[in-house]
Amino acid sequence: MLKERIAQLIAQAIDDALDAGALPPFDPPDNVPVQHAKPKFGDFASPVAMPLAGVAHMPPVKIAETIVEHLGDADFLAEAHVTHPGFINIRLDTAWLARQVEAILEAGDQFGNIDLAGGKRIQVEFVSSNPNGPLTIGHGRNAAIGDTIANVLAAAGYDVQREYYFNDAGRQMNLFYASVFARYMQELGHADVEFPEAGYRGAYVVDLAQEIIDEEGDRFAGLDHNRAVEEIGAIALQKMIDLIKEDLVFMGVRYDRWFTESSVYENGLFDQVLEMLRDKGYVEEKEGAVWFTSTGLGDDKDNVIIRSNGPPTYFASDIAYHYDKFVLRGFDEVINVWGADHQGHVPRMNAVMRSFGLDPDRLDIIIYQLVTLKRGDEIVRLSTRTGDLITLREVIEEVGGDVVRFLLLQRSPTAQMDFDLELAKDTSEKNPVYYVQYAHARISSILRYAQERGVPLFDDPDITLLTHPAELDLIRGMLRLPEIIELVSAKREPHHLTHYAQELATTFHGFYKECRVISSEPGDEAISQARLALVRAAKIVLARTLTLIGVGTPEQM
RNA sequence: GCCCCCGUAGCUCAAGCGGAUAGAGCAUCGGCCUUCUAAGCCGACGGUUACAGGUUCGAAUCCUGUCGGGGGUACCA
Repeated sequence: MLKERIAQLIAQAIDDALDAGALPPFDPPDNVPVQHAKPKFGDFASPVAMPLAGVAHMPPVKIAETIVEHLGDADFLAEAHVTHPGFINIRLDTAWLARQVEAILEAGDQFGNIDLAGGKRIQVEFVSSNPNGPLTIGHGRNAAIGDTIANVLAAAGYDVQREYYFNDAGRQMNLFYASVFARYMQELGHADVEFPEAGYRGAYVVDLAQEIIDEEGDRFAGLDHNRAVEEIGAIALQKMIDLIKEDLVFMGVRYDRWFTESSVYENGLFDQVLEMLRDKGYVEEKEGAVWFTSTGLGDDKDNVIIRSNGPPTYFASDIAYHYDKFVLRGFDEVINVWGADHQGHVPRMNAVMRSFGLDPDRLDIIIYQLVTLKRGDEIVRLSTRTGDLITLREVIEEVGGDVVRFLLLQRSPTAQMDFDLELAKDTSEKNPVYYVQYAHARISSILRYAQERGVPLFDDPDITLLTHPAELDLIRGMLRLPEIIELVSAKREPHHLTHYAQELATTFHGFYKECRVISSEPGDEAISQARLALVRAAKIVLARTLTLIGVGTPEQM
């Protein structure tokens, strides 16, 4: 990557200057900071000299100048100069820049790939909502973050697996089943059937009950209550799983594996892991319950694994599940994408990792802040358990899948965000996602136009004709994609990608305004050919970016 | 009470390891279509980075405190 090459060049210059005695002896910095510079300063800048002023007992400008004097040659380097208070500014060689178009065309849809991980196996587990209701906008944010991170990690050289964990066991599910059964009976006219306290009151439960009546009739009404709840529950569960899988298709998300919580109880894994923890001394019985003694493992409290009245907690299966991920399946690293309402769960998962004798850093839990769905000033409540909710699918149908996905990815995971339906629909016309897609469509249009006009495509256009500032800016922009992929991979913050997409689109629109590609002027054939190559490269980079974000790459709008 | 995230332009939000004059979009106002898509381009307006201290050559960024918003703190998930 370009930035790294510049950092290396400067690091080498510091070493050489030290060897030559041009700088007083000091330990060279471990890594040389290099940043993009404002255009008036050049392409890149490094403030490396400034913190050295103290150790070298020299003014930073003087240090920077000495470093520049010892800077070696590089094909990309045109000029390096020092500005106050001690920045080293680097300007790229424009002919080198122009030649990068060929490199992009050659890489094709692989452009942007980097090798950050050398094929390390990583799992991204995301959404994993309980199968007791449709997905909401909050799950949408989870899906967008998880899927895009998975896309980017794959581009960064990880072997990525996407997984969904269905919490199909436990108390909440039983409550859900009982709620469906109650609605089922009520819909059949048994008004006297009691609805569970704190049951699932959403209208979709009534629809679900009605659907079961349509398909199965009233045959559960005569059964023993527990058996009826169990049988209806099984049907309801399957329907909810199917519903969620469909919702995810609407979001454009694809999974490699669906994992069920119930499986760790059925195949004995839970018992096995519990036994192992008992042997290691991390399990204790007190107050009639079975506890995980995480206090000794960095957590500030112990946690119940098996309740005093018998059933295991959600945490119990999570222990077994993570054992499965790390020990049985051997992932090098696992990412869990969780809403802020699960943040309290993080310390105990770290304790679980330690209890397995594993480095907690191998488990990266991304906590994203909650989404408030709004319609204008009105807040739309999203509780699955109590009342009305607007589903993710309804939001997608209302404002469009690409819009939902892009908007959800525009904010950093740490930012609380409002999703205003009115605004999302209102601004649909000039939505940022359309702005970016429009750039892609414009390129497609140029290429179509060239074809219709019978413009031949040269195999070997003279790419060095690309010297216009707008042309070079476009190339500079395209070369940033690998950096963005590195940034998103390292920080697990996908919003950098949507911001980059907008910037690249802006740069393209600027180029489009400034530079005519298919020229009818005689003598313009050569520049037209060079620009056609540039435009084809831009299409590759825009398409790659949009695909990583998970939105469409339209040929026309 | 304690723990986590956040507070930046009228609104929604950016700002890679602490770096140069804090940036976009929307909104408002003013320009630009005889040629590849005007869903576009150019310009203007807009800031005590919640507040008060501190560390540093340098702070939106790090530390302490105050205020405000969200989340957690269950034998819920």
